[in-house]
Amino acid sequence: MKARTRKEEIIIVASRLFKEKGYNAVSMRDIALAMGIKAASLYNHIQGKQEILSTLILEVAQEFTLGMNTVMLSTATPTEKITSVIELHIDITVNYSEGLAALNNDWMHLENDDLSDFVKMRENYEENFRKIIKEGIEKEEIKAQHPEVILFSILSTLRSLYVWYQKRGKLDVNILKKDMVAVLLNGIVV
Amino acid sequence: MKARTRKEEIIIVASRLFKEKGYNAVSMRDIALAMGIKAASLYNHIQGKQEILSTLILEVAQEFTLGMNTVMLSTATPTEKITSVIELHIDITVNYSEGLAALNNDWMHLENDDLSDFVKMRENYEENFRKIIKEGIEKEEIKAQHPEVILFSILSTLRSLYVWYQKRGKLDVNILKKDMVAVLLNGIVV
DNA sequence: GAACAAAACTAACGTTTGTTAGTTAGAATT
DNA sequence: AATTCTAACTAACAAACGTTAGTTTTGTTC
Repeated sequence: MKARTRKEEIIIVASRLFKEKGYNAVSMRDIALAMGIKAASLYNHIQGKQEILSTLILEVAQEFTLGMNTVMLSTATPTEKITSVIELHIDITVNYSEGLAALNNDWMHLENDDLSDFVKMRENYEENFRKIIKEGIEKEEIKAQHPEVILFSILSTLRSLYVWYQKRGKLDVNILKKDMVAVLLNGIVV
Repeated sequence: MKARTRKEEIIIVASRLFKEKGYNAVSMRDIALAMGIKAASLYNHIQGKQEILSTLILEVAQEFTLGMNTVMLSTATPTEKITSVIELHIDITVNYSEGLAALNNDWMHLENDDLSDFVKMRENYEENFRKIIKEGIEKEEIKAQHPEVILFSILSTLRSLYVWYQKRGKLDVNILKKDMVAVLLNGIVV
């Protein structure tokens, strides 16, 4: 994500700080300092601290919703759909790594409609994923294990990816996709 | 974890609040209110807010270190060792769910020696896990995939378990262990 | 060069924060 | 009965918080 306006610059700088210390541990003065200006000057561009958080999170959340809807509308097999979802997560991780951190760690600090909208989107996303897995079990593509364990296992790996992706110096996205799909679908034992 | 002293009561109440809102979003007055006393009264039992956090986190961290050391000293095969580590995580999740939340989300708010001790323990833990996986690949028990992808995949699933465990009303621990091991080792496709 | 808008500034506001000091009520110990 | 201990209290602190108001600087357009 590149900054096209001053407002976007602020959001990008803030997201970097949020990622390191969390929303509540970052003050408006911290953000201003990182921008090289005074805290009051931020208010020429944004309405408040909350706006930074909600802009950041809801942008990424919509990206997920959009991607999942596309997958659900396709005629692919359940296994192919799961593969698509894994790839979707990796693409978003690469492009919105800071926003993802806020989404994962600070969503509970959203307020009012932003909070309830987010929670709804999240529940909807999980419900769609659950449908894919259950369909896979019915069609005997997926092992008849507890679907919740499968859902949770894949989803929590994908959600943590942002932490790990740039710690291990930016590997090739296509190789990462291939490896992740292999590990998550086929396991690790020979 | 049961409260045996007033200090432990405070730590338990605080950990519950930390889990919901994060360390920085919980004030000493919040903790005091949840205890039914005034904020200043907390200081008869604890040294400060930091002490709550470090007690909470380092207790759990030591539990992990201890468990991992036991696994490393055993003569089990790599696959068996991975199974033991998975079971270790599940046991700790069940017994220290609130502390785990703080460990996962608020470790960066530790200070001084507590912070560096924690980071060292964490690195050490990951390094041991990495050794097990590499040994498994050498002995051809584990697929010769990127070991980092395998490590990350399993570890992030296990680390997120605390979020999910009590949302899905407390299932039987032994069944959970069996299912998790199956999914993480053998994958999900038929 | 006057007029304008954008984006910075200084100064201050009312709250909330973690914490300290000193005090008090009740229970346990001598 | 006197003393000590435990655990609560009130009051207050300096610092940090998000935010507002009003002003000055900077760069662009007539």
